[in-house]
Amino acid sequence: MTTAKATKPSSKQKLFDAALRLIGERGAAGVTVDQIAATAGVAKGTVYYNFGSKDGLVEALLRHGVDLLAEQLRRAEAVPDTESSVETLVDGALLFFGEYPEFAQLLVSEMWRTPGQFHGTLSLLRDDIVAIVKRVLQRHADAGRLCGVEVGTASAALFGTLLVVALDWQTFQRQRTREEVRESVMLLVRGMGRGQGKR
Amino acid sequence: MTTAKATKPSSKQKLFDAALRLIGERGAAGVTVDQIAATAGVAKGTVYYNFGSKDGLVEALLRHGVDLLAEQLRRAEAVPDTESSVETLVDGALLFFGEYPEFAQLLVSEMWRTPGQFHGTLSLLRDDIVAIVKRVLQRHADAGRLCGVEVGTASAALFGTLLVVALDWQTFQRQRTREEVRESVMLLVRGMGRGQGKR
Amino acid sequence: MTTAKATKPSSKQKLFDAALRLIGERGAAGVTVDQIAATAGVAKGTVYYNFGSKDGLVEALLRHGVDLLAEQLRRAEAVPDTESSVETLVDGALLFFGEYPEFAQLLVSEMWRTPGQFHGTLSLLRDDIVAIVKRVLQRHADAGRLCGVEVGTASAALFGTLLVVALDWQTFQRQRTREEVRESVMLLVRGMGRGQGKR
Amino acid sequence: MTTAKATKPSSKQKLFDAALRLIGERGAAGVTVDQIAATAGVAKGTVYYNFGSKDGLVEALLRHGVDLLAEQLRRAEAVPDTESSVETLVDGALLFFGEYPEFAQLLVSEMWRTPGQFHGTLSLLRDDIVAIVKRVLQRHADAGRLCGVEVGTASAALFGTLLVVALDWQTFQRQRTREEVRESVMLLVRGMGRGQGKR
DNA sequence: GATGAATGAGGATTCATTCAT
DNA sequence: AATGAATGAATCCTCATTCAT
Repeated sequence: MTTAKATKPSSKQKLFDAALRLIGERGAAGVTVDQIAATAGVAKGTVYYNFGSKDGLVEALLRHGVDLLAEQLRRAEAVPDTESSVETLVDGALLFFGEYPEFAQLLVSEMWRTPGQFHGTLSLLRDDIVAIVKRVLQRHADAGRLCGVEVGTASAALFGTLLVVALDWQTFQRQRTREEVRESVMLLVRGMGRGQGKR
Repeated sequence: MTTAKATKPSSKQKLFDAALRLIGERGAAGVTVDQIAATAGVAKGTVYYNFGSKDGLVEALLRHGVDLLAEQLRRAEAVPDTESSVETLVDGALLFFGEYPEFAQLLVSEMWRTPGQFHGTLSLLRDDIVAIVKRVLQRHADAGRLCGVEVGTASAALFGTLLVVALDWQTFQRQRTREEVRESVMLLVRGMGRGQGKR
Repeated sequence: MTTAKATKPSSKQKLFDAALRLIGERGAAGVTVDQIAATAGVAKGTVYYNFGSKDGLVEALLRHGVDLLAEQLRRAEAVPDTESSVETLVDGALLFFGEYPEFAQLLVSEMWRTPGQFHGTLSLLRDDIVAIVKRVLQRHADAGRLCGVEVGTASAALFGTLLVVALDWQTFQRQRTREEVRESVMLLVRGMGRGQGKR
Repeated sequence: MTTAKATKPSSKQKLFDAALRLIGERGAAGVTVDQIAATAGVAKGTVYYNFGSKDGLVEALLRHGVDLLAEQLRRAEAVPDTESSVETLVDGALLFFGEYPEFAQLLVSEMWRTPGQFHGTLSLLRDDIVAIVKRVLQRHADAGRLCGVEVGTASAALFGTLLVVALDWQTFQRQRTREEVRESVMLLVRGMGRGQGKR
């Protein structure tokens, strides 16, 4: 979401930054192209020159953001120890959402909108992410640590929970450290692994 | 969200029902007042006569929905057994979100919008809900069942997770029964109560 | 414009008072029937019950106001002395506009609107007033005091000038007394009577 | 109010011309933005692009018109002979109002609306105009030609009278020449200068 | 590669009027 | 004689998009 180097940011990059902030705050439908262009410091026409349309910008933004998130999460797959790998996954997600809270806002407000205009794009992207989570949790399951819950279900739930926990952290409880938040989530994950006695 | 009796529903009630459905599906910004009025079977002016503005309608809707949810959740407070009371709480939330999935969508897409137009209203409403959850979980904590997590934090996390789980249930896994979903969540709750050291 | 006695004012009267104030301040088009009814302390339907329409109310108001003004001005006709009669006329107009400045505002903003909705009514009413002025000025002219100006022209000009002078008095220079203002106008009137040498 | 050269008039200019005509005829509240845009031959959005709102257009129009009027009146200040300078002032006002009778209608219907939306703007503009009139009349007063009237009062009255006389001329007596009308007004001005005792 | 004036379909809002009570 | 909930045509305003420069 930011340029890697200190080179003068391109129009595309400036628009990404501006759009991410504004759309995260007010929702895709609540932001005008004028506002995005003004915040980015470019002319309105530049949006159309670079992205073709407002929706084009939003979709590019979603794709770009999910790419970054996936990249971050994939690091967990490389961790050999099963428990540590889940922890790395959780930590990576929190790291990403902590750096780009607007992206979490964008995701959460579009993710469950049944016929939303970005639903198609989002479904694919969500599947990418959940697949990564699933691969990590599968090892957890193979180690017998996921009794009674189907891996796919658990992965989807974990991703959703990560999203809202990160948002709550950024919105209502900024004073907490990432380590604390990560431990809360791990508590839940470990709960899923407990032998489930009735009551 | 529906009239209690079989009396002819008032304009306000008809508008609530219509707005809840449409706004839940497409988001507040994605629905026009014309559409809401048409769906409710009243004239557009009636929206303004009764709610003053589109935003007024949305705010009234949020308040009304949260009232219903709170009413549902408060029943858990009356349950004497601690474990059962949490179960009643979880079940009540799922019952409510299962009946009004559109409301869950509305909540999730507006709840974490930092300077959003409904953020003020929603913050208050969220506090109401979290307070109820907190009172129930407090008893859990008093019983020594909530080791290592602060009650407020746990309550917020539980509410967020309930929201997301309910949405995932309604959006991607409708075939599951409420009992199954409730058990998954209880697994997490029990996990929070598992005694365990650092890491 | 007010009830003669201390009896409880009728709905009609309350509506007259409210309408006069609001329309004088904001213009006929700038005031809603709701506002008039609310200010009058009656229900909106009462306007339609009593006057048939908003325009009906405005026209009734114009007619009523002009009647009062005409009544006031006609007193000047009864004054025997020519000079005094003009003075009485001027004083009467200022007295009336001083008491009902809103009516002056209403008149001035509708009087010269070529195809205005009240232009028909206003033309007739204006003719009534100008006719009275004319009868008074005619005596002035007969006495040789109006050299070089046609009586009709002078009457129209005098009425218009009275209107704007009264408005300026009420709007920008309330500290002046009616006597002062009257004297300024009389100065002009006497000017019209001066033998007109070139330069 | 019209372009100085034969260059293609800008959107702003076309809107000024159209708005002046329509608003003068029917009042600011009686004209729709659609009508103004259609008359100007531009799209409705162009009004909002250039003036922000309907009120913005009206205010710009008032300012622009008053500028033109002030420019016209200031020429009288340059005339050395006192009597001639007043005559030039009167003639300039009549020339302007004769060319833009709609502007006179706009002024007269908004000028004395106490809390009107344009009252702030108009007060300032009125002061500009009256100040010019005052400077011209001051010389008249210095020459002992303004006995018994305060210059400020006389200036305000003269401006108001000019307005009304011009409107009456344009509305009810178009056959009269500007010279005739100017002479009638000068008669009044000379009247103000006539030495005379009380009553 | 970028601009920004202009557009016009679409959406929020107002308000005079109606009518059942 | 009076009311006020409901209406919908009319209006103001927004904003994604286009295009000439």
